[in-house]
Amino acid sequence: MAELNPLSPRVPATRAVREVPDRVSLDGVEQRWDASWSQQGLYAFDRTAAREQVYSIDTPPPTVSGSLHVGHVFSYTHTDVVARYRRMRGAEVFYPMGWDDNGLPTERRVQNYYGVRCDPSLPYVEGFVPPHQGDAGSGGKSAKDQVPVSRRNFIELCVRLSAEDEQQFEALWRRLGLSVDWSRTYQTIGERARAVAQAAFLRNLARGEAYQAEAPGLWDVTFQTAVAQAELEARDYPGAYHRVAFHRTDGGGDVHIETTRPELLPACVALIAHPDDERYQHLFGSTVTSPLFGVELPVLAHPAAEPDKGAGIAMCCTFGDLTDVQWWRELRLPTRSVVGRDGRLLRETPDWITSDGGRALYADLAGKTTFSAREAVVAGLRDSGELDGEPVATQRKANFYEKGDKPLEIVTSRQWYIRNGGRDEELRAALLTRGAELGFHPEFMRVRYENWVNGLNGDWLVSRQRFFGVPFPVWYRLDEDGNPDHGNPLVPAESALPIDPSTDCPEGFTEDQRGVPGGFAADPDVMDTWATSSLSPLIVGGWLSDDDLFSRVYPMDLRPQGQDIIRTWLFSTVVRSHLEFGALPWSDAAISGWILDPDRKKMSKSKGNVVTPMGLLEEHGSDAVRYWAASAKLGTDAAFEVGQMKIGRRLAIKVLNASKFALSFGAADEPVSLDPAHVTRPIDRAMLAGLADVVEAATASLEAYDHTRALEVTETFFWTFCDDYLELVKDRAYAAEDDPEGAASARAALGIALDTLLRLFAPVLPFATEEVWSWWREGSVHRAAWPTAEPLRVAAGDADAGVVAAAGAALAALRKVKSEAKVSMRTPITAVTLTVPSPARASVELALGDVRAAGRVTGALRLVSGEDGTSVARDAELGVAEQRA
RNA sequence: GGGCGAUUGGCUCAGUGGUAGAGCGCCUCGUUCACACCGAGGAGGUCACUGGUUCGAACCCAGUAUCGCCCACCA
Repeated sequence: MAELNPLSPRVPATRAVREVPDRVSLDGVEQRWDASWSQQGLYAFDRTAAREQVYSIDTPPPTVSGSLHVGHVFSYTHTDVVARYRRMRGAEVFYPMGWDDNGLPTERRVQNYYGVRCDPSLPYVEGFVPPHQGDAGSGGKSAKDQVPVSRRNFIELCVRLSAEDEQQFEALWRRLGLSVDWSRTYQTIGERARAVAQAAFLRNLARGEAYQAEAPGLWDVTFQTAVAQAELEARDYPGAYHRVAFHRTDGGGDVHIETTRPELLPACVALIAHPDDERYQHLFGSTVTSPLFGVELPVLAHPAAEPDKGAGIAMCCTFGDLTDVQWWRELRLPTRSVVGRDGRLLRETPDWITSDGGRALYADLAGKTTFSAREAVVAGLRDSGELDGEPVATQRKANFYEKGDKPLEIVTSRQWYIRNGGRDEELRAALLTRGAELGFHPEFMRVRYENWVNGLNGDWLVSRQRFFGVPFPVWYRLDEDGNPDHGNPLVPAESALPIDPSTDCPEGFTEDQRGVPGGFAADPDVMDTWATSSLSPLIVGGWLSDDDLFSRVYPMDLRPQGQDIIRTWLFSTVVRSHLEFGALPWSDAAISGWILDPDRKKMSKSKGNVVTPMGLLEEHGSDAVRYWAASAKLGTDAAFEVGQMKIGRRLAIKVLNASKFALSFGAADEPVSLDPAHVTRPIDRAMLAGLADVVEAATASLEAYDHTRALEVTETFFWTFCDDYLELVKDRAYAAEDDPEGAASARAALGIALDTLLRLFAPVLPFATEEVWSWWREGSVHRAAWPTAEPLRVAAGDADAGVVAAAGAALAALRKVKSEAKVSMRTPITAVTLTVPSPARASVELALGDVRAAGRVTGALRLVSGEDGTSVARDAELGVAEQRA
């Protein structure tokens, strides 16, 4: 007898069939197994595991104030397949879940839900009760109805509301079968996250990587906050070219420029043309006066002026666009801002406008939005005759804050920045190197990272003029006049974090010194949400709070995420990790694609696709939905296709039925054997040889983050296994009395194959495979070892995997005869000539007994070799199907 | 303007040099002794287009078109 080969190291090689149900079903498997896994702590992370054993995942925290959609189900399934595979490979998988409750969406939701708004100037109120609760109320919708509360109170309400949302999210994830360790969750506004965000910032500050600067920057007038480059979105925006006359002060006539922003005429500081532009050579060095306002301005040369744009000469205003900022900086032009932070023209008439007419006109513009100011200026230009012709409509691109609906303005403000290579070639090169070290899956996503880093035009602006968020943990001394000393911020000790400078005091000061000359003042700003989420691996890994854990999970193995946030979440995480540790935060990044509508548009709620994830799971079953998700490659957009889910459901049910059948050959007194020594028949060995190939292919694919290929090879094998192999050997497996050795061979082969297939399917179909596993095995399939090809090869010996295919083709030929004769497959064939391809003849002969049995060939079977590549049955004589008693 | 994907049967997609594949849908038939949430058989494609390389191209090269996306573009 061959050496017993334990295919499942953690389970005895044979085990009595316990309870294969008479009727199998997927009904209720999700609830049953989720409860069981949860109770067993099956996915709990063993924090005593050594680092080499750990596979850690930096799970994306979904935004709890939003709702989960099918895209989440899609991408989180991809991650779970990886997690389950790694766990079966023997890794201790660190798979936490975070909740993103930081940022604008949550702020708005809390405002509306509780009827409050955040006002950091207020003191904390113990036991605060919000005015109302729930989305239905109308009380909190408008700002004036909202009760102002301290930041600490606001954050408490946020955490409270998130907790409710989290329950629903967790319920969905559990139903989907995510193998998350639910004891390891975090919130991006939670205490740990605030402490980590502040500590990381203070370290950046101490090392000079974070700094403050007062500079013109992009500004959203609706949200009244500065906006970072990564949050920009270029959108089409209707505009019009206005051809406007400036007047030469030397009396030489008019100079015409074209502008889409005539309302910025009062902010004009110069006219600029390209130094080589012949048309304007003679004007360089001279001055002109602006129309309507009569302000005297120089005509200057700068290479950023493009001769073929507009009139080739531009008016430079402070500030109409980023080119204006460049000119202003490089030509050292004065600052003449007229647009305020609210997007309206400043109330006070600027002192650089001196003419009576100009001052009168400005007084009329003061307080107007840029839109109505534009109308007023155009009307004025028309009246004065300084508008040449009529405005020409144009479609242009304008920068928008991705959550805003008005074009961004440029205003000057004091902001915090973190260096990200945007103005530092050395750092940029280092971050490009980090990107090159990271394993992108799929590989082509790497260029998005590189494009982004190469296109950075400034450092990362991390401060936001909002009230809700992680506050900057700094204060400023106030001088005798009450002016803050921004150059020397006061910082807390790391051990005191998190703090809120609006309610906590810097060391050496008392609360009554807040805001008074000689005292101190808090930094009013909060951090960009990416400044917190860029630290997600540190937050969840226990950085600064649990060194032991941190050393076991960090740097992490995998960052799964969407392609849309490579420039934000992925890049900013790399930046923080590089600055703090000089290394990547993870070795690999798995980028999921979009879910598209049937009409190939990105799926969105607004388009009426109200497919709720829970509804999908209830309708099709979780394994089916997972199958659909797992069928799509990383980085590739996938269609939302119910049909694919139905196929997944069919597969899951087939797994149950085929397993039930394979196990039915055993009995309580005669256990299903997993002993490869029993597998003696060529076709049985051939099947195992084919299975060994499948194991190798599936394993190699999963190692390369190609779960679709792994699923495909497994599934293809499985259907052939069911349709051909199972049919071929079932009679022999039944006939234990006539041919004990043949029956034992078939039964052991079935058992080994089933055991292997269940493991191969487990990452994608966790519920169906666990259900079957429970019928005959101990423990969970999800903690069983991932199969390896070697023991299968040993069992297969020198068998050729082609035997199953050859026998299957022969069987198909026999079936075809019956199908064409339109008779039952049970119809006996009393005589037939079976022509098979010459190379397959030997294989068919090896399995001829099984072929005859499966084809119900009761009489003479003449086997001949053919030249053509297909198997054909001819001259068949058909009997009459007998009804079994 | 620069770049990245995609283009294969009605649909969704595999297939990186050697006689076009799968599933769904469709057609025909069968069937309840694993599986009607079923089985068997069948029809259906000049692989977007144009050139090139090669004994041989869905696959490699050059170019074109269409679709999607990323980056840049506010005079």
